[in-house]
Amino acid sequence: MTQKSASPRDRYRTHVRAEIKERAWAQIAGAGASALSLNAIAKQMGMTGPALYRYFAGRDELITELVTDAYRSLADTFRAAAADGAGLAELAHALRRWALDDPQRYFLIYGTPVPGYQAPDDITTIATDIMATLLDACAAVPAGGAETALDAHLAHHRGWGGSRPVPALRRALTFWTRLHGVLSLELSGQFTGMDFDPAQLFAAELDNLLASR
Amino acid sequence: MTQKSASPRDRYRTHVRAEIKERAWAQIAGAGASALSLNAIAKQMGMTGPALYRYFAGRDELITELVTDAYRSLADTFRAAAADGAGLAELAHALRRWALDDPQRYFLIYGTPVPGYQAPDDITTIATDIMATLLDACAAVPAGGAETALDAHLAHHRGWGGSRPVPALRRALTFWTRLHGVLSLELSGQFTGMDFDPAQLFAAELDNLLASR
DNA sequence: TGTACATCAGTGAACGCGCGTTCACTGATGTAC
DNA sequence: TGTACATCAGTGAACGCGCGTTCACTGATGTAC
Repeated sequence: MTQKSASPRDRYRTHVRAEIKERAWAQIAGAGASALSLNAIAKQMGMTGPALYRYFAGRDELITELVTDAYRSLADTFRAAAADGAGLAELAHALRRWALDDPQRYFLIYGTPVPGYQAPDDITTIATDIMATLLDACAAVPAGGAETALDAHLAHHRGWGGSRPVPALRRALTFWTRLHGVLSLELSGQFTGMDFDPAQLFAAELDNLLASR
Repeated sequence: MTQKSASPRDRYRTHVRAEIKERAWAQIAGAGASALSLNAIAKQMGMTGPALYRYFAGRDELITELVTDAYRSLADTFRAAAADGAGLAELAHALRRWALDDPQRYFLIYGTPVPGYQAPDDITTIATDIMATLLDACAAVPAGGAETALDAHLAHHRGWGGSRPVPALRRALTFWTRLHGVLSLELSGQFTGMDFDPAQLFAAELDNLLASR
């Protein structure tokens, strides 16, 4: 180790990088990820376009980093919610809060895929982390009820989920798909015009999940 | 009526319009809706860019028409599935087939929204049609079980759904969100790496829906 | 059946735009002696 | 403390690209008499 880092220059660098990302997020929130423009960000910051290449190798690297940050943020949120020894209900509400906090960030992870885009390895790793937190929370609840057809199928296709019991796998999947179903339709405005409260629908789905084994 | 239409020129016109749309769909399937380019389509057809303005007022009109067609296609599919007197199960399978047939078309309707985009009125109308078909199928099944908290909420917020019984509303919503949850995660490749069969998960959710009142 | 005219599909040039990215450079900030 | 040098943030010009869109036009196809 030649240096203890945190020189003034380093701090400045870190700061500018952070500001670039902030503006990038603002742009995404405003017009979606495909509208992200390096030149526009630079202009906002009172710089010229090429200056950003001191901080990111290019547009692709910026986007990849934003996606990674999004995943990491959700993973942290999940871990924090689970760490309190709290259960599935807290996980669900944490997810909802996180999603409503920045819908486009949610869609950056769970939204319409760009055909042909392959996520880098570290993202896959973080995604697995998120799933693991969910799986653990599910495994903490004792299973009950008869074995379902899906259980039988999962028993033979468990390359994921580690050594956790099959009902935990099934419940985690169900948790995920059901909450995503409500959330994504809500965030994309599909309920607009129907005057019920999406939160009530979300709560109903959650209750249903908690009641079933 | 001055004319019986279907002159040779009219037929040619219709044909070219159709080909433009076809190529547009191919482009969307390949790289998402934001990648749609008039010039590229023209080039593929051996024409120059401006020629397309004989057929569409511009890029926006083309996209709007594609979106409208997507909605109409789903509405037709739904209506056809329901017309046979068949129930929710057939509706579900029709939806799944329609979605798998062209994932980007599904996402054009239910995917990540473009912030600030407001759908034209006729689209809203068709969306209501789709919902009506689903609602009718739900209303055809007699309700059972106790009134839920969601029922109570819906009873006070029923600007949509016409005069159908509240449990039908609840079941239609649940049908929609749950199947969308599985479908959208499957289509966006989120299950990749977990080696179970998404069709089994879909079937399990459907069974669950059919079993519950 | 033939001629005069109208319709309209498609061209090619042009406009203006913003994009990502490269490159040689200036000038300020930091480091080493 | 002062001088010589290295680092590196940011500039400005430039490249090449593809985009949507307009406009005046050519030439083929259809219609009317």
